[in-house]
Amino acid sequence: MPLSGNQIEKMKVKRDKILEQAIILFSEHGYNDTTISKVAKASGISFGSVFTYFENKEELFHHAVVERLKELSPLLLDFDPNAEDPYKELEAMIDKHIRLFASVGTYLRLVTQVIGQHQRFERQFKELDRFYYTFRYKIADLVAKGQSSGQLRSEVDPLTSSIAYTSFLMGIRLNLADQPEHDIWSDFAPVAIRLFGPNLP
Amino acid sequence: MPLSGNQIEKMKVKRDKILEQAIILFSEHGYNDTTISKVAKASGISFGSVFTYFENKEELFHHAVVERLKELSPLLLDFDPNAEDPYKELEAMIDKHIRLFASVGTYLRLVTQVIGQHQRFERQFKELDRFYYTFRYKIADLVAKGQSSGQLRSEVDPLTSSIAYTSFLMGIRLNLADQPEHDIWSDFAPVAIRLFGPNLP
Amino acid sequence: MPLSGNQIEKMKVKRDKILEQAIILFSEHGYNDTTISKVAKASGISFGSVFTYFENKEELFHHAVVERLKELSPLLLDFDPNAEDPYKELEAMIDKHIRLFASVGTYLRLVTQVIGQHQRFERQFKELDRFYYTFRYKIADLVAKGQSSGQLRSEVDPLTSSIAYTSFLMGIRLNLADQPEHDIWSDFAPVAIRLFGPNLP
Amino acid sequence: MPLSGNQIEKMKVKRDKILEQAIILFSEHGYNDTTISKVAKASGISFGSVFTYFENKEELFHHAVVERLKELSPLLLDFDPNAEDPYKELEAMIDKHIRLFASVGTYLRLVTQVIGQHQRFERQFKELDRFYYTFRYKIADLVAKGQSSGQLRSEVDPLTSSIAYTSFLMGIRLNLADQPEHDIWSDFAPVAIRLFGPNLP
DNA sequence: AATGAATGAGAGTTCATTCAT
DNA sequence: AATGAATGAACTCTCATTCAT
Repeated sequence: MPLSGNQIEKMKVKRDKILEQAIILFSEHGYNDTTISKVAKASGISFGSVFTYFENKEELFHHAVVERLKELSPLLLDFDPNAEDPYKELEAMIDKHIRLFASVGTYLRLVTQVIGQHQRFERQFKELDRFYYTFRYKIADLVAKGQSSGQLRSEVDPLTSSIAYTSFLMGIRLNLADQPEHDIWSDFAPVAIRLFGPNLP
Repeated sequence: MPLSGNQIEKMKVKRDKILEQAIILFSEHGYNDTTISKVAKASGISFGSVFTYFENKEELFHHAVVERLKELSPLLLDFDPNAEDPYKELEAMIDKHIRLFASVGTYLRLVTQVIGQHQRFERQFKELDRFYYTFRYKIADLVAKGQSSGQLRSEVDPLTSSIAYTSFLMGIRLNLADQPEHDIWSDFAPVAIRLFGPNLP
Repeated sequence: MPLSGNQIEKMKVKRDKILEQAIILFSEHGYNDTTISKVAKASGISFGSVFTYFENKEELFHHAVVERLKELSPLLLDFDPNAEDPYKELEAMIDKHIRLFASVGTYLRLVTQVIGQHQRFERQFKELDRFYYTFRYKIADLVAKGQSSGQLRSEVDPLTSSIAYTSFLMGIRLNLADQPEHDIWSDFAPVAIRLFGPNLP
Repeated sequence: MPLSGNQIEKMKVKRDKILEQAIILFSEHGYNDTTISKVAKASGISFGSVFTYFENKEELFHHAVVERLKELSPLLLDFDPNAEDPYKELEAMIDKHIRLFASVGTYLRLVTQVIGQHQRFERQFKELDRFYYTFRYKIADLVAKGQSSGQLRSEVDPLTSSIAYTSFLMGIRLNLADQPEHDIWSDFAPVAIRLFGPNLP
């Protein structure tokens, strides 16, 4: 007798709940200080049940890192590298990114841990790195377009600009880690655009 | 019987050795996965001896974070906020910072951990934050000078520029965590200066 | 609604399948390393269903030990202690036993476990011991007959001979545990008869 | 500062105590039902200390099996396959073996487990098997000598006799597992000699 | 001061069993 | 009857810390 649709739905909800709590706890206390028992308690289930949904702690961590990435990546990649007006597209992109980074602080602390200890979290790091590859090259494309059109200065390589920009985003996120998610973020949009060397009037 | 000068010297050397290895191990494997035993082995002493020099693991971690900070902070603060030519001073500062950040990658991964989990490492975070307060305001002062002199554009608040710059430095460091310490870093100096909004000819 | 004959038949088949797999797994991996889940998988059913047929793991083990014993005991006791020609009967018996022991290796490893840990498997051990009592005395009777008739030497007590013989059978089985079930076994028939002290011409 | 001789002595005593209790518990309750905690309690030390002496449970079990074997093997091999009077030597050997098997019942139950589950305890089984190889061939040599001298009948291969004999010993040990170690054993010496086919007057 | 044996709290994980579907 | 999600007791093992030598 297979599980009913209702059952499956309930399980999906439970799984999401665990993952959500896992992201919070992993990001706040780190991998080792987040015990399965704490995740279970936070999720309102018995600790044995966590193992029904995730084979082991490693796997839980992996899914916490990777599944959220899958959700976020289309949002981060939501800009057109071949836009008619590259500068305007860049401004819009920065605006979106800053809003997004401001809102997913908890998850990004998790990302920070993975990057900071990439040898230990090799598997997770690879997934992040794969996305990051796509991300930085897509931005670089847009920058190149802006340089060709004369909207951006050309003395810096587009890829270097792109890396600088993404680093800046992560740096801000790290820096404001303890700040509540608020307006401060919007102050940084006009600074971010400077990284790309706009040709000002 | 008081310790001879020679004895004291020997102990200082040993203590430094432990701290040095602790920084490496804590930054590579994180707090929990760095055991006292591993630090002792890396330092060439018995694990029991670590407790002769540091009361407990927490304390060892604390000193690993704080003592190196004490060494680095004068280097990071080595610029004159009242310089005659603020723009030139800024360029020189950026150059120094980038060289420095490129060379202390291991330590900065430790810093990243503390910042990323500031609730957990509250005590260490406070020390870092105290320095960071001084650091960002000193930079902001120099930026304000540059704005007054007309060398820098004024549409962004000096403190915001300062925070953006320091975030950028940390972001680059995180981003290039897996890179050997090399020339890539120097590529970012011309990008960094952009953050301050230079009035270009 | 009572179960149909067909249903009952199906269940019997399923129960036998479980028992068969349980014997294999228990004998190969021991009690603790044989999980209900593994037995279920080997039997092609869900692990929950095992509990439909056997109250708990202990009970499953018990039936695995005892039910096969019930099948085997008439075969082991298939000789006539009052045979006209006791020596010939003994030879025939040994032949049967050796063939049988050669063919039920898996089950006998289970028996070995129960005997080897009789305190732990007290209940199962008692069942085996009850059979063994009958078994050894029946053999002893035949030996006594052979001694009276002068076919066997009399310096050893018939019961001692009987115990020696049954021990020998188990010992061989244990010894050849890793051997495939083959001809080696038949080599031991002429040795076995020696245990009874035949009066050779 | 290295450990003093006294310290080392104390540790050796403690290690032996653990091993002794481990043999008892493993043989009575089996591998899985013998917890490290029980071994520690029986040995009068803290549970953590077991790991000071044995890397893990597997290792403890291994040493329990192997170290005792090392002690026993010279005793079991203490006969001369080239003796002047092979039959007499055989009788003396049987006598020694039977006394020995009677006295090391606990250990032999451990051996039984290893043999009975040789796949699981592969490493231990190999060690036992290596000894057994030497053992059975040395006996076979003595038997061959006895056959040449005409003291033993020749219709059975010496090696087969040897295997039969060693199997018999283990079988008796298994059979009398629940018996206190007493005289019953001596009854089996005259039966054992029969296995070798003595040419009786 | 230096060593490392001793300790036990606490972690991850397994699995028999229950029970709702 | 059949399924498999839920539970938590019990296990192995790690490691910071203490302390006798």
